[in-house]
Amino acid sequence: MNTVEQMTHKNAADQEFLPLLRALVRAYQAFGAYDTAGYAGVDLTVAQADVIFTLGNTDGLCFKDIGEKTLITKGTLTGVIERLEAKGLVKKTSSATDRRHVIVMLTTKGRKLFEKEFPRQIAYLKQRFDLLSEKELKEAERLLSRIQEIFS
Amino acid sequence: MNTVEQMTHKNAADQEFLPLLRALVRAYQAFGAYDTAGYAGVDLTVAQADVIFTLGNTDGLCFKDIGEKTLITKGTLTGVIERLEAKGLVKKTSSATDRRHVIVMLTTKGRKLFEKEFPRQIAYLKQRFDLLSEKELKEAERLLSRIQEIFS
DNA sequence: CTATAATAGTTCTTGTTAGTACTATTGCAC
DNA sequence: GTGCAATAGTACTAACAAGAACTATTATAG
Repeated sequence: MNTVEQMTHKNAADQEFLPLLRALVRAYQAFGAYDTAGYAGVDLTVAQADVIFTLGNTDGLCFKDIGEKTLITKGTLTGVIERLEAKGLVKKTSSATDRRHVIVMLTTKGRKLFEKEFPRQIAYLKQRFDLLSEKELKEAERLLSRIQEIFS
Repeated sequence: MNTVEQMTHKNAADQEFLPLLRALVRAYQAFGAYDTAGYAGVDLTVAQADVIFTLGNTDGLCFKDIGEKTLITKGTLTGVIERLEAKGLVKKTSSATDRRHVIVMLTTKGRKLFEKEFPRQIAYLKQRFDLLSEKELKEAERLLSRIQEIFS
């Protein structure tokens, strides 16, 4: 048989790709929960830590660059940076060459936090990623790139 | 050599697993953007559609069950259901047997929306997932389950 | 039967997210 | 060099998200 089947509300849930879709959502969610738990003792959200880690080992970046690296849109970034500024972890200065640019850089306190917490969080994540074989790691990376590609 | 290396803020960014981490985030984000775009003409958010699709083909579910299937936590779910109720797509009734339970079910309008939009969105997603080979689909599903597993 | 624990849902807070409209500044066409 | 398009960031809105405190109801231990 194998005739072309009409999609209806009764058979739509039987599509072959749905288990993959669920696996993607659940994998992302499980990773996110583990990542978030890593910041429990640090008073940082994942987005805030992402910005701190992006600014680490740099001399400051503008909003646009930070947004591109962290995948945080500019409207959101304003608030995230505001809260980091309130915590005394970053400071903002305006660029001398282009006054539209605001340069964000770590304060001394922010740099110390980065130097301590970045390696700690990476080591914390590594504990789990090390459970994957080299082959699984590379193959998962390849297939996730494929998934990104088909949806872009 | 291959000595055990101390993790510092200078070498932490060189970990082998970081490309996989980025691929996971980007794949999820690309899928999410495509999924969201599918609801452009329907006046539904992804979370709202998720609830409608979960209630479709059932006689109503309580908050707890809906939350478990959609992975929406109960505090968030209250608001999502409120907005669906305001749109006239679902109605709430309290259970006769256990008055702690609130049963949520589709209205006629909600059911009609489900019967039209669920197959449409599934077909819309299928367009892209069909770009994966059978082998890629199964292997990606397996590896994402592995990733979920190592973080659970 | 009664005290207490467990469960279901709501409410509230903080923060993220996407998107739109807005201001300021800069670059470019002419 | 003026006018206009492009760019950078802010302000604002609606919605989602996780978690804690709270109310109401039900189950259970003794």
